[in-house]
Parts: sequence; C-alpha cells; structure tokens
Amino acid sequence: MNKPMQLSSTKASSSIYDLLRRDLVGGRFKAGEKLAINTLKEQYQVGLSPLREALNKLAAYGLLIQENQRGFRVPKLSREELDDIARLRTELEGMALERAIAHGDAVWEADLLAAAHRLKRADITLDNGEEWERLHTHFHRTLVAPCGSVWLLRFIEQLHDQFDRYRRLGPKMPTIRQELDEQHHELVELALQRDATATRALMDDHIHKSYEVALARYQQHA
Amino acid sequence: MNKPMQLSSTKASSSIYDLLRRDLVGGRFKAGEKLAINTLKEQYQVGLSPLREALNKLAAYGLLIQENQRGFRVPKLSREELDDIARLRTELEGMALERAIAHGDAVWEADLLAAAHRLKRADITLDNGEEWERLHTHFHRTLVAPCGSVWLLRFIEQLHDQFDRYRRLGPKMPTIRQELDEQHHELVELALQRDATATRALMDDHIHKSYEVALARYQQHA
DNA sequence: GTAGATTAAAAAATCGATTATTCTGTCTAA
DNA sequence: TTAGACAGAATAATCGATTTTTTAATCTAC
Repeated sequence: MNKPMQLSSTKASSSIYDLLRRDLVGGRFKAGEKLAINTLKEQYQVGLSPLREALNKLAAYGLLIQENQRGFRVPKLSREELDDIARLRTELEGMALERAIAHGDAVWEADLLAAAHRLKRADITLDNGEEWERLHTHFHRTLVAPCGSVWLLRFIEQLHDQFDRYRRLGPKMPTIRQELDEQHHELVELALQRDATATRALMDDHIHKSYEVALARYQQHA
Repeated sequence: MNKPMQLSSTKASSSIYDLLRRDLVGGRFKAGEKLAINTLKEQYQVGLSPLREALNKLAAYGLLIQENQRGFRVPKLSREELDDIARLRTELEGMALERAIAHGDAVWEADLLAAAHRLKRADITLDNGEEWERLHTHFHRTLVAPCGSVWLLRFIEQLHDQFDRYRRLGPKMPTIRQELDEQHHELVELALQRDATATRALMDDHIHKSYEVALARYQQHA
C-alpha cells in the first residue's frame, strides 16, 4: 500500500489547467483582457513552463486566443457568437439526447435520477455557486452520456464551456432560475419515459430559456 | 518597407505545431506509438519548450493523448471511432452545407469553382500527394465556409483531420479515387444551382464512399 | 506641430540544466 | 519458481536564466 494514488492531476500542468479553465468559464477574467503571464505565475503559484503549457491547451480548446508573439488574450464576447453557440448546442444536444434515449440503460436511469437530485439539493449560496455549477454541468453531461459518440460529447462539452462564459456574466436571477431548475426534473421524467421527441422539444426550450438569460446578461454586460 | 512581414508562423512553436499536425494526420506516426520527445527534438530541430507547447496543443485538439506523467502517445484507431467520425461528419457537414448554400454569395461561387479546378489540376504524384491533400482540404473547407457558424466550421475541420488519419493509412486507390474526384465537381454544380437537398444528398454519398475507402484501409491496416 | 526614427523598458519565447518520475532488469526470499 | 523489492537507467516535467520581440516614450527633421 505504498502507492500515493494521485489519481489524475497532481501534475502542476494539469491542475493549473483545471483552475484556469474554471476561472475563464466562471468569468474571473474580463473578455478581451490580455493575460500577464508573470502575474498569473504569482497568482496561481506555479512555474512558467506548466503555466505556458496550460495556456497553450486552453488556446487549442478555444478559451484563449494566442496571438503571434504577444501572448494570450481572453476571447471577446459577441451577440453573434452567443447566437451561434446556442443554435449549435440546440442541434448537437438534441441529436445526442435522442441517441442517449435510444441506448441508455438502467445504470443511466439511476445516474440521471441521482444527478438531478443532487443538483436540486445543492446549496446555491455555497462556494459562490461553484458547487452548483459543477453539479449542473454533471447533470447535462449525464443526460447525453450514452449517445455513443465520443466526438459529439466532446463538442457539446466545449460548447457548454463557451455558453457559460455568457451565462455566468452577471448575478443569479432567482425567478428564471427556478423555472430552469424545474425543467431539469421534467427532462429526467420524459427521458425515463423514453419519449425522444418530447424530451428533445423540452431541451430545445431549456436551451432557449438559458439563451435568453445569457443574452440579457451579455447586454447588461459592462 | 523595413517590415519583414512574417505573416503567421515564424514562431518556433507555431511551425512545429503545423509540421507535427501534418505528420500526424498524414500517418507518419504509428497509431498507439509513444512519442520520444528527445528524438522529436532532433528530428524537427527545435528546442524542448516549443516542442512541448506544440504537443500540448495537439493533445487538446485530439491528435495526441497526454498521459499522466508518461508523455504523449498517438491515439489508437478503431472501427467504432471511424464510424463515429463518419457519422458526425455526415450530420455536421450536411448542416453546414445547407446553410452555406442559403448564404453563400458571388465571391463564394467564384472561390468554389477555383478550388474545384485547382484540385482537379493538382498533380497527385507530386510531393507525395501532399499538395493534393492541401487542395482537397481547402475545397471542402470552401464548400461550407459561408455557413455562418465559426464553431461548426471548427468542429468540421477537427473531424476532417481525424477522418484523414484513417483515409490516409494506405496507398492511393485510383479507381475509387476517380469516382470521388468527379463528385467534387458535381457538388459544385449542385451548390451553384442552390439545390440544398440534392447537394446534401450527394455530400452524404461522398462521405459514405470516402468512409468505405477509409474502412478498407483500416482493415488492411497493419 | 507632426510623422517617422530611435532607444529604453517590458514582456514573450526559448534554451540549458535540474529535479522528479517511471521503466527495466536483477536479486532475494518464500 | 515466482512475487515482490530494489537499484540504475531512461525519460518526463519543471525551473531559472537568456534571448528575442514588442511596446512605449522620446527625440529629430521637416
């Protein structure tokens, strides 16, 4: 039993990647902002090499822009891009959802119920809502997980991160928030009934409502 | 006029990224192979830092697997993944094509004709077919370019690279090759007629035929 | 006063060396 | 004979320093 069992990210490069990704998605950096590498190095307490490797990965992932010889920059936000992301999410998640409903087994049904329950129970005031965000992401991931396409899941996750850059711009809006939370449970219900058409329709609506929240926040923006 | 104008990639990191990407897509590395960083360093004549940054980007892009503390590895190939990629390509490129036909302007029409012509004229024996591959990629990119979705284009390009890892496994097959080449011109013709349904149907067939080529090569594989 | 050149300061990219980890082959004890 | 421990070699990851490039400020000529 002399194995420290460091699971995945003891590596400096991995953990700084996770941290930066979370902070970029969570809006801790201003859109369009130039990242001062030396400042980041101090803030996150890592060396230059792991930091640069993380920034390179984030640029390839689309959460940063890498400019010729002048470092890294947080991508700008735009109405056009938000529309693009929301539309693609609708199409790709709809596609994935139909396949997931066709292929998901009993384990999936259980996972889905569990994920929805945990999300409902999550204390949104805790940890600046970070725990709720984690469970929310996990719920949506679980919903489409058995779609059978690794690449589709990958793209959906990427779009979620991009979408969240807009959705998480402003403070929480309790009224619309509650409506969206209710939809999570309805999604589970319809999915368990294997009603692909109805589930997809509800998901379309769910994304559209989230889009309206994100758009409102973008327009109040800065 | 004292500006060297180094366009994009004078940077060591960028050029090594482009080279490695081309070689990974072109099959110059065996699937599953472990990359020896020091060997690569010598082969490509670059320093360790730019090399590692390029490898990190390629891993985020999906052309490499990064393992905990044991470096980088070329992803394995599988029948399941090939099926997945071909299916997603069909859906995403079909979607993009319909939108491109709806929005493409006169400049697009001209670009399309030009791209198809250059592809036809390309000397496939030259440069180990690398020039043909470049023009082929460019043709398909041009076809969907005015679809209006940056993210959709990004995903399609990524899938193309992944697909080509399979398609370029073996030697050229002249018979089927000719049939596919003819389809390129038919695609242009139907697209210029703005017949979205017919163009999409032909694209489905085109991808399916390419898929059969790729599958055959994968099965002969190694 | 302004456009263009010059240079000093700042920042990014890269290099060479060091440190930490994994791999491989050998040995020992049951 | 073989499972496990160990040591040495190989390799990956990281660090600190150097080089290159960009940015900003100042100066000069018109």
